[in-house]
Amino acid sequence: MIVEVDAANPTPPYEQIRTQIETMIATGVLAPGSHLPSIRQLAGDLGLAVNTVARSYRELETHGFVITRVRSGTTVAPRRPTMTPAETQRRLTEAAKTYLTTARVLGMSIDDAIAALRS
Amino acid sequence: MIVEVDAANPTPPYEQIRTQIETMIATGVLAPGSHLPSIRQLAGDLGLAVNTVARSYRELETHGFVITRVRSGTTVAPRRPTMTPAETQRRLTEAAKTYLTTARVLGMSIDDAIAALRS
Amino acid sequence: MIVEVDAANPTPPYEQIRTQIETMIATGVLAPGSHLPSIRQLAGDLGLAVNTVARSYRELETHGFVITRVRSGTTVAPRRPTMTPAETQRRLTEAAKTYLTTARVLGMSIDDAIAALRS
Amino acid sequence: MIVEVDAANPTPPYEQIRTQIETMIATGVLAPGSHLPSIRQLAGDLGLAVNTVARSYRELETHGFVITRVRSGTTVAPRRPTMTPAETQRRLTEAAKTYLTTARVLGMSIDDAIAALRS
DNA sequence: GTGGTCTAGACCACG
DNA sequence: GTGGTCTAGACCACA
Repeated sequence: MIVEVDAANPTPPYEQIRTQIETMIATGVLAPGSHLPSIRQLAGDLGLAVNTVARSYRELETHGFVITRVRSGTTVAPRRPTMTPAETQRRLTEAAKTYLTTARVLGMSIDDAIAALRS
Repeated sequence: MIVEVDAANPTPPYEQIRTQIETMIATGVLAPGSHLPSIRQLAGDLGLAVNTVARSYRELETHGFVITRVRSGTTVAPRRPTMTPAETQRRLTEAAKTYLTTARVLGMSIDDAIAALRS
Repeated sequence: MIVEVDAANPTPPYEQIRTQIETMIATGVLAPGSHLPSIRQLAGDLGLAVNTVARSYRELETHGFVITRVRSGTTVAPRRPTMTPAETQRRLTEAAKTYLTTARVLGMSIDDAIAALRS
Repeated sequence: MIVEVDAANPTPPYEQIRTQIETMIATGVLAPGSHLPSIRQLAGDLGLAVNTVARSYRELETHGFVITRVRSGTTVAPRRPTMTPAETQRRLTEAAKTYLTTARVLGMSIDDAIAALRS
């Protein structure tokens, strides 16, 4: 499993890790039941404090992406937790808004933005 | 001039402002010589402290994007190199990729993602 | 606001704090909108590390009990978040099971357990 | 003999076991001289490591609740002082209070709490 | 060796 | 002064 943390990125490391693993799970790169590296292993690889990685894993667990069993490690949850349709829609709308803002700042129209999505 | 600050975004407000204004200048949306809103005006609009916006403007000046003259306000510096169309496209593509990843994590199709943009 | 942490209790301090504050909010002892002591203040009073209290507050926020605004402190959320009826029921059942186990270990019947509730 | 271990409980398993057995002895549910299940038996039933249960038994012996003799197993020690009815009642009341608080946090009435007990 | 927790102290962004 | 984050290192419970 490949995770990369960019110290120059203003997003805190624990969020970079969380986001990357969430994406790998959502896209199927990490299959349900598969093992994540141990907290200490990943912390060592990335040159981060153990607590930092632990926080990422803890949040992944509270969001239902993984299951942590003390002393047996962390595995990908069998199936994605259900989110209410309203919440899903709210998040999608928020992401769409962020994307549109970027596009507008770049001087692009909404159609340019959509075209970029298709490619 | 439209600037938006997302408090939930881990990027600090002063950087969000700086980045957006830099981009508008680089893409030509803000022409050389045109006036930026006053620090107090923008701070009021965004619900931020004056200091926060002042920091954005100070950094914009340090980087040569704007010129601040006491009593005459802040204007866009003359002849900043414009961003190449290729660079603009690259940034749009990157933003589109980020958006699509989020949509996929939410279990949405590309068509859902496009529909969300239109609303 | 009075919070007490018992170091001899196997429940970790951050959970003791969280539970006590949740209860004060649920019972109305802490009114919506009222301020909680700052993280540093409470940590000092209890003789705990700042991070420990911060974790309690962070969990209170993710559970919807309080609202934290950076640089303006932590306040009690205006209204308790809605929990799905199924989840509420699940938690009640779990607590009932724990209670019944204790009663049984003490050699009491279910009727004794119910009688104790009424007093 | 019924022992239950809740993995979600922050109290470590070996303490949950010890406490439950101590209470059963103190309340007379387990009579002096009666046999406790073997360490391996109980560990198997609870899905725990043998070491975990062994630690509970070791502490029970240190505290004088049981006597362990090689090849004859573990038996309840003779003439442990029984818990007074007042103490038993006090513990039940305490557990009832804890349960009621949880129910109240969930927004349930005392009648809901009692109904949950019956199911 | 695994995750859980705590401490003590530091720097950052911001009002 | 407020919360957010990170580090470095420690001890615990357990398989």
